[in-house]
Amino acid sequence: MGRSPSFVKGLKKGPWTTEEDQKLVSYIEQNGHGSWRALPLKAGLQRCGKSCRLRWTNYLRPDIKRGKFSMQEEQTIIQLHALIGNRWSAIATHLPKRTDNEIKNYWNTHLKKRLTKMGIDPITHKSRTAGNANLSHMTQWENARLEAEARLVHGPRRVPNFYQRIHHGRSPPATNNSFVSSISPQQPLYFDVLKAWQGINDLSQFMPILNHVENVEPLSLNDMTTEDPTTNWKIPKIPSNVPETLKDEGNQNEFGVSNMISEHGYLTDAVTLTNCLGNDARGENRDDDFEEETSYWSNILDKLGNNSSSFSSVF
DNA sequence: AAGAACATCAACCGCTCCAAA
DNA sequence: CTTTGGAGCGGTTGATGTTCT
Repeated sequence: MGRSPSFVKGLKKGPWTTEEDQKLVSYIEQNGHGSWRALPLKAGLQRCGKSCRLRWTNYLRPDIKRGKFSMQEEQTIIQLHALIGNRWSAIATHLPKRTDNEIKNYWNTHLKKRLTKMGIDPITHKSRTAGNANLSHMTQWENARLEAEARLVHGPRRVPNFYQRIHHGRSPPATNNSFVSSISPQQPLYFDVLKAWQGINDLSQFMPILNHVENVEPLSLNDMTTEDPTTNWKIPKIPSNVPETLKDEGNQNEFGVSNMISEHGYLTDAVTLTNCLGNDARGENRDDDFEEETSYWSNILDKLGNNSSSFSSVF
């Protein structure tokens, strides 16, 4: 419901001059951006706040990489687009130093055309010639990995996560009723991951990962799971000795994910779960080591056994 | 050489979400 | 609970550059 810039009269539009850029950069470097709306006046710019924000985030920010996209970056864009569609900001979080705008432009001007040329529908990512419903250019493990990562990034667009719903009174607490239904009355958030989790027989395989949480004593199987009375599912549980600091809503855990622990003692958000199952918990950069990546995720999917199919079933 | 057609991408617009009042 | 305004998102536009005829 923000006020449209079109209502703001007398402000400059169009391409930015070097002088304007300098004013904006210099102001933000000294003061931070603060309120974007108030910024133009303080910085001496005849622009609306929105224009300033856009100029900064898409062009002037120091941590922006410009220029040609690498093959790895292209591959990531294509694969994530196959999974989550035109959610450029979510895709951008997987491409360090690239902006959503740049990725969107690159998709529209290069990748979309290239896929079309290759006989792949750029919307569905299905082969126009193969006649089957598979993502022909994605291996199964890669599919599962990216699905998990895609949700790790944002989850369903503009749907508050479980933790937020609890904290803002938008979801009933997981007390008497099914834990599962409490996760998302509206839609089956992350169910596949929970199912996959349920299928892990030997949770000790993952203890080194879960024990990565700072100051948490090594976990036993009983410490890690509890049973939902309604579904009889084994579900992951936060051990009693998790430090209070990690339960803080605003606190980021070892995995770089906040809002991970519900008030009811469960690991209820698949973002958390996904992290526990892999990637960030390894504490290393995942972008570069393709071979290790393959074997890592194959291993994870092997451990998930028959339930691994559920990883890709709910989308 | 000149104009048309096409490609690129920075910037804008309109919309939604969400926190705060 | 409703209203308001800030912020962010994706779609689109249009100025500019490049290639083609």
